[in-house]
Amino acid sequence: MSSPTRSNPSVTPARVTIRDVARAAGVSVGTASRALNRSGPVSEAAVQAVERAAKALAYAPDPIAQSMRTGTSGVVGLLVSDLANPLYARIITAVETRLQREGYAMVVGNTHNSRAQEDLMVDLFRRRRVDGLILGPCETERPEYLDQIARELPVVAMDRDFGAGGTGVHVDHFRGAFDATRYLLDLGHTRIALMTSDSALRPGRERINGYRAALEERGIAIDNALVRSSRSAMDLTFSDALALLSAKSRPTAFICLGTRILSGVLQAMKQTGYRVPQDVSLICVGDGDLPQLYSPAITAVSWDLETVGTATAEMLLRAIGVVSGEPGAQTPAGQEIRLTTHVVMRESCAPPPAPGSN
Amino acid sequence: MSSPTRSNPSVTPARVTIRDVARAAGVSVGTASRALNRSGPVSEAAVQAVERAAKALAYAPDPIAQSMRTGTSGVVGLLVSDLANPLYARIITAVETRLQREGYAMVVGNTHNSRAQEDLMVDLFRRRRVDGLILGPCETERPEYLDQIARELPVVAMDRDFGAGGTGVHVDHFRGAFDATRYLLDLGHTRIALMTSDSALRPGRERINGYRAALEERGIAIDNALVRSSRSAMDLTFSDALALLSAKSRPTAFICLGTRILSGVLQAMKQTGYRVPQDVSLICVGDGDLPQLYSPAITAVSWDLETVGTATAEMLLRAIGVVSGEPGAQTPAGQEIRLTTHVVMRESCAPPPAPGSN
DNA sequence: CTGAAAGCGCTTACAG
DNA sequence: CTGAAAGCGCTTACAG
Repeated sequence: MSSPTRSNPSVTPARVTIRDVARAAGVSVGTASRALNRSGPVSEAAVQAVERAAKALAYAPDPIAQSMRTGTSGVVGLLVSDLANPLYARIITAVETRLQREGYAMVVGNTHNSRAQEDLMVDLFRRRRVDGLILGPCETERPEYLDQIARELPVVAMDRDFGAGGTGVHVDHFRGAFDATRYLLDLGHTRIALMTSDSALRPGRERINGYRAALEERGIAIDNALVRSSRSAMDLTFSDALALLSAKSRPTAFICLGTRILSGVLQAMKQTGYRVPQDVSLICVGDGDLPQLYSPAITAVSWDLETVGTATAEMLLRAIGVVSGEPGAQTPAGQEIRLTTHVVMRESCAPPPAPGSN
Repeated sequence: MSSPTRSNPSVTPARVTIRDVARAAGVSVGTASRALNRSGPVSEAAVQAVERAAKALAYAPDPIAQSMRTGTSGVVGLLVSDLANPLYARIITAVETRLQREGYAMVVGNTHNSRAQEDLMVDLFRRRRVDGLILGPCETERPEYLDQIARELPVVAMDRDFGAGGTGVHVDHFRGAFDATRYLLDLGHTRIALMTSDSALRPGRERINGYRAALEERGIAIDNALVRSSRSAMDLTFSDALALLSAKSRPTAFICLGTRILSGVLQAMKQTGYRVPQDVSLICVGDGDLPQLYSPAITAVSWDLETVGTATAEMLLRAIGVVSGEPGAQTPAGQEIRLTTHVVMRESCAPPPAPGSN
């Protein structure tokens, strides 16, 4: 009853270890371990005793010690260019939820779209022995880099290219841009501006391809002045949009990547006095509050962020070997999940103004 | 030159350990460790040799092993109710950036506003030996819970109450709501609706208090029907707003917490045909894309999310003992940082319509 | 200043 | 089926 030792300097209650459990159960630590994990042979009696003791002592294994021994960590790393991007934020939430269900923790990092930063973080994560990595687009595609990492630990690419045998989930941005462009073409537009993210990255590149394909399908020549891709902030897209709108042969429609770019374009519209959709039609790629609530509501190319996150997490867990596929399903080393987009029609698109009405 | 052993089953290159470094430098591991960390006495010669060897071998210490020994992990845990909340997302980014500069990793978790979930995650994090915890609001305030955790490891509260000796950063929501309300009062409004989050949590509670104080200052009786607080989704705020707008004595102004609630109110406005700001004035608490870009742009109560994140990270680092305060500054155990808000005036507020004009 | 040794808490061959 | 022991890679008293 009287405290046997007062040497404990911290307030932290002494950790109960597997040694304590073993002692309480009257077995050796080895047996305790085997009983707890049901690894190796143990008698039912031992299992009972150990489990009772563990419960009584509220024993919880030390993940660090387990890592030390097994080389795994129960932690997964996720790297995106911008944690605050609402699209990523929602995907991340879904990833976390799925991982947590499996007892995995998620450590996140921001690459700020810098390759150097990415390298650094990947290295950091690797040293921390993450059991797997989820990598979003960053600075430039380099499938061979992913391949190289993938040789050492499970990696799943998120909207990003990977080499042979790689694993990842891709949103069909080609189709999204294609459909959006075709929709505008069907309304009669021929001068359609496309403002997207860095064309060096998969999402931007695919979108440009989809846009081109739709125009080509109709035999409309592509005016490169109408295609703006950059990875810079809103300011640039604002001035870009302003420049486009002020040109003598202005576009009658815009396809904007994300709410930030949509913001810039809307500002430019405000400034120039053009109205949506009478003067200019607008489509936002990637849905969100702004397109939904704006007046008029903005037509958007949308895809299921929840699914992106869940699928990504699931692929990684499978690659790690925690969950297996559907019973009987094959789980090839490399795998790709392709998610479709759809156009959510709202009020921001209309036929182009009559030629003279400008 | 010929590979001495081909027993290595994995593709992973053999880890270089401190033992390898010690051998290469011709010293013992103990000395190598002391040299690497400059802990304990070492000769300059030893330091040189060890550092050269470490560099040559590209040695990187194993954080897991270090954790094992030291009980620290170099990881910090962060828990919020919703990772996808754009306000949190931006704060989190700032936290991550600051932590990373100090070599700390950040593991994140979603509580979905559930106390049980929070307990579970805190426990999980603690077992993973996080060096510190950042806790956002969750379900209900319970300062004694924070206190209890704080006895075992550094905790900083983010917009959340803590007990005596606790540490945290608080946004001055009282002031924000007070200022917003007073602004509307000055315009002539007397029937002002307040739609905020769960009043059991600090931010909601403080806002309600600020709102009340501003009305009381003017001697205006508080109509509780105008104060709606809930922690549910947009649907409820939509129908709430709809109900309020349809009442015979409808509010002439709304103060909305966050873009989600603003969304709901805007939808209700659309449905009822009321215009902003001619029929109804609107203030959004918490700035973002939607209030900024909406037409008309929505007046917002804003605060610096970057600063919230950076300050929070900094407090935690200080509590952990990684960074010290300004040279010479005292670093008391408990500390609070209070951040002010400001009203960003835009186009969504005007005097209330004349009595007969409804 | 240095080295040999203990030990953090686990898991896993290895004998019995 | 079980226990004793080694060892994951470090750090840190403890002798020398």
